[in-house]
Amino acid sequence: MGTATIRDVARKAEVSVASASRALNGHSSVTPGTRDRVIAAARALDYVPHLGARSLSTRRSNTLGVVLPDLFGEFFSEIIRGIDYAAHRRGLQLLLSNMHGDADESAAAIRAMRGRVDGLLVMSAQMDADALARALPGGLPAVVLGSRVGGARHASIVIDNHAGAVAAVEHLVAQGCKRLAHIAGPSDNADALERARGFREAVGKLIGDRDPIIFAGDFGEEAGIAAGQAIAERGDIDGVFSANDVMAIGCMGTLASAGVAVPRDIAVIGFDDVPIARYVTPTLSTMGIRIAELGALAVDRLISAIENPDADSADPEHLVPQLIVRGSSDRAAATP
Amino acid sequence: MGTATIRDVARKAEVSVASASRALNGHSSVTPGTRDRVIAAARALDYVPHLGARSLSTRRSNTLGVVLPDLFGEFFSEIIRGIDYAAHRRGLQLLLSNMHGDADESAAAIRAMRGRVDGLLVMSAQMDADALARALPGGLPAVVLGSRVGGARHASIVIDNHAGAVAAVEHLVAQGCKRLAHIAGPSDNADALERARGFREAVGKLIGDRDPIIFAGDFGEEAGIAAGQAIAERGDIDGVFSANDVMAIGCMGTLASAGVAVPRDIAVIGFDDVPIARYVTPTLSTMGIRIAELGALAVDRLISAIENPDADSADPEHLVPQLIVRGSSDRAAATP
DNA sequence: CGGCTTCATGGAAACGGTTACATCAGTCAA
DNA sequence: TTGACTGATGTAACCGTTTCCATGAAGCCG
Repeated sequence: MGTATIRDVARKAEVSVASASRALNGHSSVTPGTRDRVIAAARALDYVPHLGARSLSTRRSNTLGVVLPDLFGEFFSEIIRGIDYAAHRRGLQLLLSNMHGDADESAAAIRAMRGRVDGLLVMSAQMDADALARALPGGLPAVVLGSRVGGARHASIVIDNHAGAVAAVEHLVAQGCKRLAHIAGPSDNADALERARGFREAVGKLIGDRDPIIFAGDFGEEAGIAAGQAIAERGDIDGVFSANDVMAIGCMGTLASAGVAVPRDIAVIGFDDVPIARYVTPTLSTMGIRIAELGALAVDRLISAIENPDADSADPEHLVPQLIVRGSSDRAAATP
Repeated sequence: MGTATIRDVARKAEVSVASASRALNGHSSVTPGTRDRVIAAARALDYVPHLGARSLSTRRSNTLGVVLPDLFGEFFSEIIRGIDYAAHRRGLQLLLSNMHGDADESAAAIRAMRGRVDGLLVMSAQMDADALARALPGGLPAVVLGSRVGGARHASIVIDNHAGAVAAVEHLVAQGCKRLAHIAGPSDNADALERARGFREAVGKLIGDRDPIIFAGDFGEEAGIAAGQAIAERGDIDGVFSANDVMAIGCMGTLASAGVAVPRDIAVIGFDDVPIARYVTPTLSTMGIRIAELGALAVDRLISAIENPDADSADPEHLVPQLIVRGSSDRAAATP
C-alpha cells in the first residue's frame, strides 16, 4: 500500500527518521552504508513522501499556480505546453485553473491557490488590471501574462507589438513595396494602438511617408473586407499590414474577387499567426508569437521572482513576435 | 501579509484554535456569536488556510491529478476544458502533468503525484497497459482515458476507435469511393492502431480489398502533407480516411495545390472533430468525439471511484464517435 | 434543589515531514 | 594521555490544521 511513512522506512532501515530524511534528500553527512540501507528500505516499502507534510515544514510547495482565461484551442495548448515544459524541467508541479466565468470567479480561483503554491502565473484577458491587482495576494510572487498590471507590483510579460509592426513593414519594404497601408484594430485596444504606432514610425523612417494610409478596423473580418474594397478602388497601394490575421484574411478575399493578385500586385501580412493562416489561399504571412516560448519565459521569470523576492521586477519583459513569411507576401516564390 | 495562521485568527477572535477551525469549516456546535467573530477576524487578517497542513490532518487533498500525453492543439485544450469544468464545479483542484517523453518519464510524473492527490486521471496513449498498471499506485483511485489497462483494476473510458473507423469507411463507400487509403497515426499509439484495424476490416468487407493502402503518420501535419503528396502522385485513390483531423487537413492542403478536387476527385474524412475542421476549405468531414464531454465524464467517474472505493468498476465505458459530414466528403452537395 | 442531559468551548494529540541541537565515537596533535 | 576537533547519528521541536476528549456552564425534570 502507498501509506508507508518515513518512520516506517527508518524503522526498516534501522536508523532514525532524521537519518532517513537526510539520506532520501541526498543531504551531506550520511554514510554511504546507511544511505543505501535507507534507499533500499524506501524502495521495498514503496515509500512516497507526503508532499503536503513536506511543504508544511519547508514552507515550500514546489508548485506553481496557473490561471488562464477560457482560451481557444491552439493558443491554450501551446501556452500550457511551454509552461509545463519549463516547470517540469525544474521539478515543479502545476496547479491549473481555467476561468470559465467572470472576474469574481477568477478571483476565487486565485484565492483558492493561496497557501498552496509558491508562485502564480496569471493570464488576464478578461480581468481588468484593477480587479486582478486586488485579487492577487500580496506576499505571493506572481507573473502576469499579456497585459500590464497597474501597480507594477508584479512582473509581467508583454508582446512587443511595436517591434512586430516595424518588422512587418521592413519585410514589406524588402519585398519592394513602395506605398503601404495599415488596417488598424480597435482604437481602445492597447495592442492595436502599439501596432499602428509601429507602422507609422517604420513607414516614416523607411519610406519617408509621414502620413500613411490607415483604415479603421475592429479585428473583425468585415473590417478587413471593407478595407480591401477601399484598397482595390484606390489602386495605388502595393503593400498591406493588417493589425491581425482575421482582418488580413477578409481583405485578401476581397482583393481576390476584385482581380488583384496577391502577392504580385499587393503583398499582405497579418499579425498573430492564427492556425487558419496556413490554410487560406494564398497562405498568409504574419507576425507570429511563439506561444509556447511565452509560457516558458513566464515560468523562468516567475521562478526568479520566487528565488529573489526583493528584486524590483517592475519593467515588463518583451516578447518579440517573429516574422513568418508565407505566400501572401513572398514575391520571389510567387513569380516563377 | 499572507502568512496569518489559524492561531492568529483564534487569538484575534479570542477563542481557541479548535473553535476557530470549527467556525471556519461551518461545523456544528458553534455559537453564532463566536462564528461571526471568527469569520470577521479571518477576513481582517486575510487568512487563507494552508492546504498542505489541512491535507496532512484530513488525509484529503481535494485535488485531482491529471496526466496527459503530449497532445496536439485542439484535442488537448478541449479535454482540459471538460476536466477543469467538472472538477471546479465540485471544488476540486487540478494538478497537471504533461508527459513529454517516454514511459519512464510518465511513470515518474505519476509517482510524483502520489501523496498529493485524491485521484488520478491518466491518458495513456503512449504507455502500454503493463507499464501503466505498474506505475499506478495501488491505493489510489484512478481513471484511465483512452486505453484499457490490463488488470482492469482501474476504471477506464475508451473511445471506440474501431467502430469509428468502420463508420468512416462506410460513409466513404456510400459516397461512391472505390479505392481507399488510410493515413495512420503513430505505430505505438493504441488509438491509432485501432483506427487502422477498423479501416482494414471495413475495407476488406465492403470493397473486398484485402491489402489496402496505408501511409505511415504521426498525427502531425507534416505527415498529412507527405501522404497528400504521395496520394496525388499515385492518382488512383478516390477516398482518404485519416487517423486524425490534423493530418487530414495537411493532406487536403497538398491535394489542393496539386490541383486535385476535394471531394469530387478524392473524398476526405478525419477523426476527432477539432474546431478548425469547420474552418478549412472545404470543411472537413470527421468522426467527432465530444472531447470536453469525455473529460467531464472521466472526472465524474473518478469522483465516484473516490467516494466509493470498493465499487467494482471494471468494465470500461465506451464512447462512440459520431459521423459528422461536411464538405470534404459530401459529393451530393459539392456537385451542382 | 440535585442529578441528568445538552452543548459550546478549550487542551492537546495526531498527521508526516525537516532540521537545530545534542551526543557519541573516532582521529589527531601536543 | 588527553583535549580539541570532526563527522555520523539520534532526539525532539516545529510547521498549520483537524478532531478526540475533557471541562464546565446551562437547562430541565422530578
